[in-house]
Amino acid sequence: MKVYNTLTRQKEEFVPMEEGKVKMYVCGPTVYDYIHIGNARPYVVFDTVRRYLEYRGYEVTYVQNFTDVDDKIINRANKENSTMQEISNRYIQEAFHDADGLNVRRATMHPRVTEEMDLIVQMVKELIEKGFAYEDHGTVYYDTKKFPDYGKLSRKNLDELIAGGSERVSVDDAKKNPTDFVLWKPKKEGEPSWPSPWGEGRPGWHIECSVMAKHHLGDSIDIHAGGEDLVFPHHENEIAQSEACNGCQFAKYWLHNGFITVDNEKMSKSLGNFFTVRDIAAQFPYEVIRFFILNGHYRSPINFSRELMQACQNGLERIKNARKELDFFIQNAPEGRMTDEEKTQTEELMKYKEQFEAAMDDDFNTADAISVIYELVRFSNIAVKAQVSREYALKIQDMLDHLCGVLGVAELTESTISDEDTSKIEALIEKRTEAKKAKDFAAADAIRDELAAMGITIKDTRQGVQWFRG
RNA sequence: GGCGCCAUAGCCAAGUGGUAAGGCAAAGGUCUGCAACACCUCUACCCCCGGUUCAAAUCCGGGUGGCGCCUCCA
Repeated sequence: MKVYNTLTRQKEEFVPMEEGKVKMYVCGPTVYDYIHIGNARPYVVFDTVRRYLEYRGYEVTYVQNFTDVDDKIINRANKENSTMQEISNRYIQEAFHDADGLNVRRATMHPRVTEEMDLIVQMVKELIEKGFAYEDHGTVYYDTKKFPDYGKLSRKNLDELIAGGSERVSVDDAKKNPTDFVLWKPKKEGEPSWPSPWGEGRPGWHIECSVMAKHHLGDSIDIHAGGEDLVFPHHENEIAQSEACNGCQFAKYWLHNGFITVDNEKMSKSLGNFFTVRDIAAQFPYEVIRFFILNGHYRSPINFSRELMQACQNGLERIKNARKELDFFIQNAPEGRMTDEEKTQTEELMKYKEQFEAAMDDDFNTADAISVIYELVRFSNIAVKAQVSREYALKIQDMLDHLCGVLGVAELTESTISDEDTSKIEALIEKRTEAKKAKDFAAADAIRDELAAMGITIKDTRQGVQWFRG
């Protein structure tokens, strides 16, 4: 299994530190608003990475944080005459709502910054003691000159950063070097704060992740992931903090997802061209959003558009139709063993599994993996049409189940239709069948329309009339 | 200015040396009472120019176009 490691800029064979176990940390959102589609990408992508690792037999400990201390949250709270805690609690709940909709499984742990304050203070203290940080009037800075490897992830060096004429590099006279960054900042009037040896204050952004990763996963982790815009400075700074403090490699593999763009421009809060997941979910089912995200390779940019979403919805529908049809076929098929011919064809079925795994083994190539599912879908449709044996159909169903399950797409939901409605629907279908027999097509079509109005789709098959919601 | 990524059909998208997967859309056909679903058929001088090679979408050089990071961001 190969993964692309940003640290080495190469695909590498994946070998976890401890056999059979994977420790994984994914940077989570700052919770001051609904998550947008750009936030949804790492959610879905790394959830899929996790699912595949588990499919491959690894025991995965997956940590994704919530940043619940931040200027943006404070601003929002002030604007709404609320508190930081109230705002972050609200949007954490909303983020879970969206994540659930996107079929993103809960992480093993979802730590919050506010719950880690003691450990944050502790790590800052340690960095000062070890000579990697210094304090000035209640602000603690990380001394980037003290960490020789600074820039190894983003392939930047300090001189270039300084000479590059970046507007923000030198703002603060108290910094020893323009590239130094804040670990702890003093309290401002009216803002939440926590006690520390340097006075009341709150942590800088980067230190949080170093602390939460260490607390929940240990000094060294296998995979650290996030959006590619986090490579610099966030992840670079995390490495500087963690490796200086812990004295060992922080993360073995660094995975970064590409952006979602709109009109070929990065979608971002500052550009104001972003869509929240909630907005999109009002027009397309959540599962289409997930499918859309997995339709390309996770490192490539995806240009978001309504047309593309529609195309994805149609494609997903194709897969789901095949699954429904196969299920219906199996439910109504007589007991039957595989024929000899089918037994030889089982090998062909295994080929899909192998192709799927080869695609996913190659740096989680979900686009390729989905194309294998489409091929399996055609295989299944043909099998149903050919009225294969039940035993054989079950084998196809099992395969489809597994492959779709790894990606978390095209999963069939349990019918929520009551028994009362079910008998009503079946009565109508019976009436329609009678009408068709009597060649009263007008009546038959009227019943079909009536069912459609109830949200029921019907399909005429050789085994009778199949119906389902949606 | 520094660093980096990308360019494959109307659209999306795999493919990193052996002669272009898959999906959406469009078109024709089969099935159907008509539909829907499904199945079959059909759609590519791989951005341009050079080079290496028996062989290049793929490797090298040079263009052109687009994007990202360097500043809060997924």
